[in-house]
Amino acid sequence: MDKILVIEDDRAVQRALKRLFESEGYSVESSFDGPTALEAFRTSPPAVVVLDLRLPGMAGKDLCREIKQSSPDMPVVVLSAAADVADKVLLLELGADDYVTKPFSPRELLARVNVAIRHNRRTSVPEMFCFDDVVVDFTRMEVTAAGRSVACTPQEFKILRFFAANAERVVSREELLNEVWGYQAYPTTRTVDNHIMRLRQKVEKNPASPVHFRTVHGVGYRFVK
Amino acid sequence: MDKILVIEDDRAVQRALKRLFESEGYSVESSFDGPTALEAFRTSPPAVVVLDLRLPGMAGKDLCREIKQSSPDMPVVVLSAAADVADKVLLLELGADDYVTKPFSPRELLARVNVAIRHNRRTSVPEMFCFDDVVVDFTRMEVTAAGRSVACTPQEFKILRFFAANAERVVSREELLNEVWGYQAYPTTRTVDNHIMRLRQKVEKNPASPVHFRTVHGVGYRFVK
DNA sequence: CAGGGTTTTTACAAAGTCGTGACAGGAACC
DNA sequence: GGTTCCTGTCACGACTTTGTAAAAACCCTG
Repeated sequence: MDKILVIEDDRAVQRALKRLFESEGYSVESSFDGPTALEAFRTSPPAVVVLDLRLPGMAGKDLCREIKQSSPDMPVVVLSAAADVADKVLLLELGADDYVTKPFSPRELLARVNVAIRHNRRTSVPEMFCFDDVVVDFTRMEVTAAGRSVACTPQEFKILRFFAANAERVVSREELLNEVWGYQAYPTTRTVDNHIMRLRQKVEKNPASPVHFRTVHGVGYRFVK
Repeated sequence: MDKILVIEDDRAVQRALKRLFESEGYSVESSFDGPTALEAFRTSPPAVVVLDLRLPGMAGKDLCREIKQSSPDMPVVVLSAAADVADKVLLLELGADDYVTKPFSPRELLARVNVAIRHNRRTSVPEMFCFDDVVVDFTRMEVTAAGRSVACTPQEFKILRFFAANAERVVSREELLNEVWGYQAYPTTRTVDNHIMRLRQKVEKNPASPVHFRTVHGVGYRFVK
């Protein structure tokens, strides 16, 4: 899943944050000072940065500015003592997206990080997708085939969404695993087959000889409208 | 896209706000004092006004009143120091729609501006909401199901209002927490389930197999009329 | 500061979803 | 035609998510 870059000099807090985020399925990269953080930031950009403003030498603020300057779309959530953000100008000027004052509740921090990540991800995805006599409504999470409603699981919706964006093209099982399941989880390729099978049985007129979810022997699958 | 009129005398804050809003796709018009603001406001009305109450010469409050008097439907979001809004009566008097106090998170300001715009766009915020044999009256805070009156709590009304505005769409528990519970409080997702359950028992004909408050396994809930 | 109502937390059972291995049937290749 | 690899399918167990009830915390109001 997504990676969080945590920049925090206090080892105890660092550990606690790592545990917190990992328990939610994020991967965590930790930095204890500015230079290391920038290095880590550049070599493998995270989905979000969690930054303690009180790094030694007042580096926190500069770091935030620097990050925001080099990649303005990177969401930054700031940890700070109440006194540090007394001035409303500060956070705005730093370009931080959100902040949590210490002492903070783990759940609140999590919620804000989640919001920051999801917000950034808003891409223009069409909410409707049709082929043959099948209608997929992503906002309602509803699928109808030949007029009849078909129950689909979240995973199946992800697959449908992926194929909607990659119709006609041949995609390998590995690519599907990467894009639909994510880089973190690596189930076997058999898993992919199973899900394809279920989709076929749900939306193909004749699941035995599929028209839309075609199999490309030795390579993967190809979705055609 | 929508235009935001920012009225703020501090140049640094002004710049930061401009960057913030423009990064979200809004266009920004800046004013540094009352007269200029009114001029700009009249020649090309924005979708929302963001107003710093602490303009020089106590002009902020007058400005707010003036704007609200000439166009009552124009949403106004006020920036202020905590001390200025010690009594919320003042804000009501001014007619401001929402306010953000001093050390505010950029994202929170954004969220409130978004809400202000969206809220205004639903021209007739329906004071009545009906589905099936259920009638929800938001002004009188009364709910009747199948003719019989049903007692609902404030929280339940908030949830009903949210679903009224977001019918048919699948919403995650997290979205519900953000929109209904607000930006600050972060209860667990189990809390959401409990409230949904109570609503089901109050208005669903058969709470065991709900028709209106449907659960979307692995995602959240979906309200359908 | 006591009481009642509301909201949140906790705990556990129930339901749904997903991943996996086994195996059979095909496809490709020689 | 035979061998080998690849794919479709099934059933099962592990795991996650949800429904529900009960208790605890909270918050007004008087």
